[in-house]
Amino acid sequence: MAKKRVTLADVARLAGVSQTAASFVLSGRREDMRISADVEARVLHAVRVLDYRPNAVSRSLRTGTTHTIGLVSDTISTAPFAGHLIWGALDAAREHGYLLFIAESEGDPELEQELVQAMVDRQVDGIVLASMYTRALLPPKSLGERPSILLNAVPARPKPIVSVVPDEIEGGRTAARALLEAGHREGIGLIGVGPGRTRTDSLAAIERFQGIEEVFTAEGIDIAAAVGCDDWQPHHGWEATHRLLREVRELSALICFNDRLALGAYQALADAGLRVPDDVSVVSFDDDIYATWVRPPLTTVALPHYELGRTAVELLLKEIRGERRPAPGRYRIRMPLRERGSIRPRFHPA
Amino acid sequence: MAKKRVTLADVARLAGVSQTAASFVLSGRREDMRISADVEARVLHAVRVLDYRPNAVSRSLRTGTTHTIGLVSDTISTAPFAGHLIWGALDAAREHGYLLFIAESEGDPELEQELVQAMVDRQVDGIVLASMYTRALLPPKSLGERPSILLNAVPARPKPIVSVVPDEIEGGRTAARALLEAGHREGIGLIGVGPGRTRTDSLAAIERFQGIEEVFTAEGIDIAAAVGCDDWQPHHGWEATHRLLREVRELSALICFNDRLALGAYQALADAGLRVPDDVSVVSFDDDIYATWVRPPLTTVALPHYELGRTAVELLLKEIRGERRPAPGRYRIRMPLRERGSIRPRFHPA
DNA sequence: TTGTATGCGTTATCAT
DNA sequence: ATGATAACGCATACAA
Repeated sequence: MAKKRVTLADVARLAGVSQTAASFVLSGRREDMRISADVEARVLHAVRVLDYRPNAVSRSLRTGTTHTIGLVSDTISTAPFAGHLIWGALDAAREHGYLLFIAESEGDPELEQELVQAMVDRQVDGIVLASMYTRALLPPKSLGERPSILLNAVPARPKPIVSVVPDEIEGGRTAARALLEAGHREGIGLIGVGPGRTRTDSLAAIERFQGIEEVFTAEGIDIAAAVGCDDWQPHHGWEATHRLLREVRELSALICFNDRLALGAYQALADAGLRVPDDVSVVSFDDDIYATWVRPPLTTVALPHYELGRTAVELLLKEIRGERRPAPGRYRIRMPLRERGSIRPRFHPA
Repeated sequence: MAKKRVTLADVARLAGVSQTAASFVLSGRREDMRISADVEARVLHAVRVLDYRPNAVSRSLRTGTTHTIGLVSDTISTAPFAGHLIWGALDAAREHGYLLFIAESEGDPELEQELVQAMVDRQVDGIVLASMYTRALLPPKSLGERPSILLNAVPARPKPIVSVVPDEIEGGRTAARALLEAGHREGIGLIGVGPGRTRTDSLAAIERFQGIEEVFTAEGIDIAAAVGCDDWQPHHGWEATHRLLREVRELSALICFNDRLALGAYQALADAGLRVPDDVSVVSFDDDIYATWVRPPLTTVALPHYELGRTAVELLLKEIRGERRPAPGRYRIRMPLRERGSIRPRFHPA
């Protein structure tokens, strides 16, 4: 348990060489330094015998680099898909030999600042500031002290920083096109965004709507009705759908602004004796895990969480290494359509 | 951007005192060392002026402690509730001024060993080895080099190590009692564990069953039928329930071994024209997020993820600090019953 | 009460 | 080709 630490000096001693020689062998630079093959072998042998592992802390103090990245997020617990964001970041980091400090600010700016500071104190090479739902935020000032990047967020005030976000506008277009290609041109309803209640801090709401509207307008299609929601939980979807049903005589298709709303919508449609997709087609956003569990399985425009996390870390690493530093601005990640069973083709008489 | 690092020496210089004095002031030990109030004030002032922050790497090299804990888990991405495990761990760590390295082994023992090693190299003060579903595992050998703890897992071979696990046996009892107290004594079915197919690597399966059986046996109640499942996803629950319905004439209550199975069971019961809870009561395990979304909301025995994570870190910190080192063995965390709407009281004629 | 000197484990410079 | 030696930033035993 209290095993004595073995240091480079121990290795050198056992190998009968200078510590310098041992160091060079281990950093693989024996070519430059013209270390004899014999010495190299003795060092390598000693390393194996002693089971030597370099002390990264000491190395960091000397080199000024920790091979460590800090990731602080507002929430990682309540979002079921949050794991995939982290996963992508973790994978990318590991592939480059980096480890991740992870922390959660719970949306508290003060705590966020504190956590970023704790990471900076530990000399992380860079920082990822992440949000679980896409939004604008004010980066804490400590961010400036290290290379850093915004993940699933954009700076509230213009700043020369890299942001990685889902391409929500194109995602909106994708949802609209999915309906269009199935022949839906009338009786299209929206729930999640509409007159009155709209979550204005959510970029997703704004940009998804923008994409949807753009496609429909270009085709001369009118949205039959749209109902906003205070929040995007299943019961909001249920209420909104019931309201929608009162406004629209012949609902043919329904765009839900996320899968949770869609879950409530499924229920409300069933209440009204409407079948999905035979009577009403449904398309949604996010690709939450339960999208495959409901019946029929939900066709949805996926939030590319894994890719977001991975891309953020890769861009950050580029900046850290100084090779081809990425230009500040938004990097938009494509939102793929997951075609499942909730859209039914609808043919019109010629 | 390339701001020059400010060191303790800078602070001492500006304050016009020795580095030692500055150091003592900052470690708050000026009482012991009888540093003058004047010196203290000058140091504190210099710290503020220079915006000095101690270099944790350097401090670690000197003190041998990093205030850092490593958490490596087999999966954190595919389990929707995984976040809560992490959350509890994160909270406990932060409260004590520790930061967490987090990594994911994807169930690959080689990678797991590698990640643990990477953390040990960085001189973490302790390691949490976590699993997302409760199981037995072989701790990688590098674990022995640091204080460490198993989270949601137990050692496959007896080892003097602390394990934090849900109290699945008591959880099983809780589920059984919930049914009992609602008056269910006949027509009780089980899905998830049964003759033939059972996931034997899952402690949850074994212990939940053990608890259930214990309670029913004590009451002289026979389980009407049990159907095992290869895995515990919704469609397995759907199939199992259909099979069960063929075996049992009058199904009165159904115990599902997790919420996903229950989801499938809901569907299958609906297919058979059975209503929950009017015709069949359902009780389940885990308390996944969607347990509140289904109709009726699911009564379920919760997996205490937050508490698990928090407890693991707290015990580990006790060990690290050497104060009252926790005894090796299993620490069982209570699984609370979340009473919702899927159990209906059933009254028997006296 | 305050200052000087040393060591933590590496890396890297400079003579040899 | 190899071996002293300094330096990274901090904490602390010891001297003053």
